Amino acid sequence: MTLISITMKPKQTLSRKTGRPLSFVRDVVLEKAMLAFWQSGYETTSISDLTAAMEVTAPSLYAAFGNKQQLFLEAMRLYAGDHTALESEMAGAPTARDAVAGMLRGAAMLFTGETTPPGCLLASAAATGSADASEVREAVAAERSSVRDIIVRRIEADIEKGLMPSDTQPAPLADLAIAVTQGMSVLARDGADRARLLAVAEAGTTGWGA
Amino acid sequence: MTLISITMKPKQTLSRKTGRPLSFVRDVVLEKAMLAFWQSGYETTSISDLTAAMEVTAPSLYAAFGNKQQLFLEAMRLYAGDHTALESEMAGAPTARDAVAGMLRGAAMLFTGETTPPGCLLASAAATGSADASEVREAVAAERSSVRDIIVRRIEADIEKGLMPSDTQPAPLADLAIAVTQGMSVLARDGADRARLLAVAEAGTTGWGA
DNA sequence: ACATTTTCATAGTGATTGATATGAAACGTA
DNA sequence: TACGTTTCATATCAATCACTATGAAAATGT
Repeated sequence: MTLISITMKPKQTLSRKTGRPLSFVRDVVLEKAMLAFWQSGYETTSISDLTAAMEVTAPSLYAAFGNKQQLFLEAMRLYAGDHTALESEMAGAPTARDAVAGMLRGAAMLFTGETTPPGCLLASAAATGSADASEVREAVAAERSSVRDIIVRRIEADIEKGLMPSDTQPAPLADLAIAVTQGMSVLARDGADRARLLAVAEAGTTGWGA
Repeated sequence: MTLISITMKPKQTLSRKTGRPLSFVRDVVLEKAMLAFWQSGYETTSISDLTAAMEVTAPSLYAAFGNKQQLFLEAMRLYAGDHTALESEMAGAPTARDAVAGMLRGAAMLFTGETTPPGCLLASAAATGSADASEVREAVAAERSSVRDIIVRRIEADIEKGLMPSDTQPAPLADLAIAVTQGMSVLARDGADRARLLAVAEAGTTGWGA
């Protein structure tokens, strides 16, 4: 019990006994950092940009989040959220195709939010960069791969249920779904509005017809 | 005649009369710069990286290409090439769908070249960045938009010829083609090999079937 | 040979990068 | 009130950023 809570909350458990209190709420400034990275990317968002966006001084930032890379990884996890949510949502769809269509529609909405930067943080924040940032790129790639695997399993479930031909190859369709999603981020970055992105999402599963 | 050649070749026309000769071939080092930007992105490739890759000192780089932004724009034009080539190639395909399928296959090949970095320079070099680089991002976006317009016109041509239903909307299909292309770049960056990308390209036009 | 022109390599510019040392300020506790 | 603890703001670190001033080197023209 106690062990678990200690393991899960290494810092800022309950309220500390002594010392000057934090002048900021950790989750609040983390979200601001996420928005900054979402807007300007990992390497191209400076610590100075972050401290301005978070309204937290550099020493406080480092004390609370370690360093820039750790801050980004936390921000990315906040952005990506829990994958079990996506998984259960896709499981609830009548078919794998509907599940992917729903995901694409959700991406279209997310990438054109009025209070968030355009596009997808995963697609734009670390699309490329210096050798120093390879760990961050790998973490982002792992996030994408995780989503892809969920789609693969959802398609396999349809095949087993006989809802799709038994010779259907799940991998290319899952890869396509990821590609369309990340490509929609590019379009959103280029200025495409919500209606245009929703049309792409629609075309992404209906395609070119027969 | 003379006027035209002067207009088209403002510098390095024929061979200069006097002065120490250039120690490098402009087109050669420009290609090396292109590969560096392709690998590491616009803002995240430093002048130091570029001089190392091009084997040209910083003063020579600035004398030959102006500044980093101008060098990138030249590198991007070298990468993107002439759009009339793409346009005529698509015109030669029997249908718009075949034309797009060919483009996607070409992208799959290009993004997994053995002597070039993975992915697409247009997709990864300026996916995001600081406010200072907005001009570069706009230039890249314009390049994408240009390709999209070519696809739109190719689809419209099919509609006029009666090869596609008259109520077909070209824009979403063209946007989808761009999205799949740029998304394939992400997959290539994540390590997808040529076969996997070709499978995505195939699925990009055949889709989920009926 | 000598002047002219252009590019070369060296060494540096001020500004910004990610990250900290330092001591005052703000809390609970004694 | 005094102490221990923690965070605060200020100022700064070495390294790197994009970029350039300077003078030697290498070509042609006379």
